[in-house]
Amino acid sequence: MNNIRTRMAPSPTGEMHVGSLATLLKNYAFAKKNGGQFILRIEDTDKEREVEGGVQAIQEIVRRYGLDWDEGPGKGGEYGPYIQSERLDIYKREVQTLIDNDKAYYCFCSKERLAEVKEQQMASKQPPHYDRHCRNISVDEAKKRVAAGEDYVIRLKVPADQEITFTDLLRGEITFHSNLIDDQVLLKSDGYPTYHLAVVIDDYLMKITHIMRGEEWISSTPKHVLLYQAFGWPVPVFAHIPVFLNPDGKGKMSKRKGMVSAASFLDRGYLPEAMLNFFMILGWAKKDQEEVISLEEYINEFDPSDLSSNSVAFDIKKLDWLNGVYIRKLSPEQLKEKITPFIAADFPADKIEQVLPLIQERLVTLADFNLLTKFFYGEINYETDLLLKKADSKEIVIQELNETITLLESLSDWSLTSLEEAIRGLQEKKDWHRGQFFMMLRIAVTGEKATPPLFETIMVLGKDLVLARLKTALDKLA
RNA sequence: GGCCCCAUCGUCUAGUGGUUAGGACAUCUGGUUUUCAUCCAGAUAACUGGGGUCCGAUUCCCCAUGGGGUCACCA
Repeated sequence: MNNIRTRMAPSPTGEMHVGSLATLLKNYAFAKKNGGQFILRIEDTDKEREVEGGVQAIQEIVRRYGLDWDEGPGKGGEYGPYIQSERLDIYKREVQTLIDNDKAYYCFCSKERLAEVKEQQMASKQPPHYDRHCRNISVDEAKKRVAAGEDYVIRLKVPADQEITFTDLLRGEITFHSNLIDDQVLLKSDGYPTYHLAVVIDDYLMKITHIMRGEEWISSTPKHVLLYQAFGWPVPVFAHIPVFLNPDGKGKMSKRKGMVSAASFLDRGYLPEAMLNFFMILGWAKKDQEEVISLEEYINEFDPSDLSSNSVAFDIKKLDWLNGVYIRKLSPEQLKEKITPFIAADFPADKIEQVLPLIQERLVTLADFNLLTKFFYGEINYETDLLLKKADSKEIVIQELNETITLLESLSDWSLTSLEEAIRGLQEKKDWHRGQFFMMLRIAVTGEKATPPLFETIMVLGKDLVLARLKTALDKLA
């Protein structure tokens, strides 16, 4: 097999969508599996929608997810430049050969006229279509008008009455009819290429062998095939990857229904490893059905033709589960490093290392840290009634609190074993109801019904804070 | 609406011309546990419908239905 080359070609028009990153992962894995190259190319041909810092942001997010590219911005490579706005002369040169070969033509229609034509077509219930008004203007005349300073675009001369068929790795042959395809604009009036022109030229010149992109590109593919044919270039292999649906399975995953940028998931405390793993198992299954998969295993086994051709719901619950799996796998050092950016600024630094093991298996995302640990410092608040839960009388609770305070005040060794021995001993000696007593203590000490193990928690809180809170509980009952 | 794509538990999937249709997440129930979480055990739950082909279709074909995508001088 010849050298496999894949690419991802995002536009710097905003934050990268999780779907784009999932597609990027597949391109990356397929290239790596075959010892080929994964290329990152920036498609910045829409200068109106481009956002500042966009090119940089793309590179940054790919790296934050732990991935990398072999050729592209910042890396160079044999087939550069890899930023389309730096390749304008290439597109002009190539489009000229199209004009010379009667595959493309100058069009002088104004946007106003185009809008009018469309409006009329809509009114008469015709499908909107460019009416090919300029298709038969001779090249000589066109050149005169260009020289006279008229605005123009270059359009593809789509042949009539042709079946256009291409092969999709997931779906097999797909056929479109050329009569349904517009004479696509190839070169815009500002001199920039459209996506359709640039993508074909670049994929050819960069020797891309496999085009894996979102399913939303299927209906554009016949235009690209036409272009390859017009240039006389071989058509690469296509694999159109199903889009992500909203978690409820309805509609393409969109900003309206939540955060969809690849960065936002990391910012909300999902681990890159968990995200990548999640992308792997959406629409694909490992041969042995295992769902916790390392990048290395994925690269070994992934093949685009095994991809499901269904659109898939972005199941946050499953992502949450995977994230928990990856968090639990972390060593204490790794956890501390990864969670530090999420820890509230006023959290007592000296307690972090003691607290982490208490909450590690309780974290769904790294950002849960503050919610799970807020009672380790600062004020706690709870309903007094909670102290009386399951208790026979208020007096018993008061007695329990008093005796616990006395016990802890005299406790010289504030270690886990000492605390457990003492408190458990007291409960057994007095024959207090276990569940009631420990829950009451938990509420008094943390203000929460669900916490890490009680003795560990008491130990980490420290003697002063624990005694103060027990006394506060007593006051609340008085 | 035109064109294109898709169709197995709620979700993501495995799978076969004859299977008790398997797994994971979610849900529910038990067990462990002073709570929660983890962990362990178990349960509920699917081949969209109708026609064919065939001795036999979830599997192959057609149609319907449903879902999705796309119809720019945006990518």
